[in-house]
Amino acid sequence: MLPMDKSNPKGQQLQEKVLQTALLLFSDKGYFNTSIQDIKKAAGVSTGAIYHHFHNKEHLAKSLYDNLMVRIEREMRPLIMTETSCFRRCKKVIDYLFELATKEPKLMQFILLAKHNEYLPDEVPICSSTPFLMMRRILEEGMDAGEVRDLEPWVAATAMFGGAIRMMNLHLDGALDKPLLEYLAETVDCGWRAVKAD
Amino acid sequence: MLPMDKSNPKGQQLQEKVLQTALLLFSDKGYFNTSIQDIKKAAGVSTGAIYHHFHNKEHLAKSLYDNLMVRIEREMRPLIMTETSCFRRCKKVIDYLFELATKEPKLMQFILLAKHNEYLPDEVPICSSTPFLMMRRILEEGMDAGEVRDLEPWVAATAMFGGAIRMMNLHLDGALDKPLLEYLAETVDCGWRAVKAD
DNA sequence: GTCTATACGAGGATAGAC
DNA sequence: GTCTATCCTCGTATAGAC
Repeated sequence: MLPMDKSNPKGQQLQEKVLQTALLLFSDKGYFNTSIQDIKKAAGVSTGAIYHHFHNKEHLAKSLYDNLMVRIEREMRPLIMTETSCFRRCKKVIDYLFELATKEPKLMQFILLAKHNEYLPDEVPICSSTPFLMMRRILEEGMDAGEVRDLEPWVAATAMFGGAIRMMNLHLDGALDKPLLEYLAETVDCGWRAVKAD
Repeated sequence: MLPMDKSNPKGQQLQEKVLQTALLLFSDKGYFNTSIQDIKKAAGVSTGAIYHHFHNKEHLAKSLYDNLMVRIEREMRPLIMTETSCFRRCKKVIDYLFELATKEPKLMQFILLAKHNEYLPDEVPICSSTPFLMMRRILEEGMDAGEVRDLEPWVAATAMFGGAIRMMNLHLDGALDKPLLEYLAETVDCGWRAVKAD
């Protein structure tokens, strides 16, 4: 669940280390192929410490997931707020996602490719998480402003961002031969053509 | 692996039953949350029979995966062959996928949402599987024919089909309040606008 | 708070009868 | 080919010392 004692610097450092390691291993091998033993060894801490801070494996995963989602949300929000046009908001978001997928592929892999509901039963599906709802919201506001043609909100959102998301999948699967960022401009352009008012 | 004795009708029937059950349970609970016990009980067969036909759990999953991919490929190919224009090919494919996701959601869930490489280590990533390569091929031919503007092939493919794929994800996650097929026309239109030559 | 040692159960896989 | 019974490993989680 949540870190227990934020005032203890040593404990917090240990938690940080465990979370980092967990992200690495979960992304590489998957949740179920990663044992507490693995995390313990890779992080250089003891079983007891892990269970003390995270209660059990599921809570550890949830803690990691929540941390990452909160971070992405916190970083995405100002990008959107500082722009006024729908197009520029969309562009900013895809810029951000591509950069994140490039600089922290493990993080993006965990977020995008993980079937969280397999081990986090009461987690909302990823598509209903705040970042995805924010994307939909951007498009709805674009429709209100007349920048985007009249579409079902979900269709508009997936048309604008679906290509970008799949490009990140391809990147993470190693299917692309050039760096992801080289596809950025075309990807944004395609998404926008799909939804822009004519 | 592959079914062992195709000549035995009883054995084939059992295999079919096991595969059906496995698809159901893997889609619902995930591979790792489904034990051989679960499959055995739900399919009404014995442990021995399962291991006799599929060798082990991993091979069972691989057998299932291969079966489904071959089927999709076999059903997609004629749809493409009978059309000549790129647009109509794309439309046919998305029509087909949406219908499949509607009629056989478990199947689509297994194909789209499963992280196959977590339990099928030497399987190619889903994006490199034949159906996905076929989609890319359609767009490349569309470019050659001048129907599609000049784009990176992967960008074109994800722009055309990425929205549709995400709509299926939303559908499978229960995020849509209308039947998937009601979003079909808009989805195809958006994808095409993204890539069509102007 | 952190460690080691250990209990405990689950589930994959096998043996051997029919 | 199919069944039941059983083995055995592995991994989660706990107990209890420091």
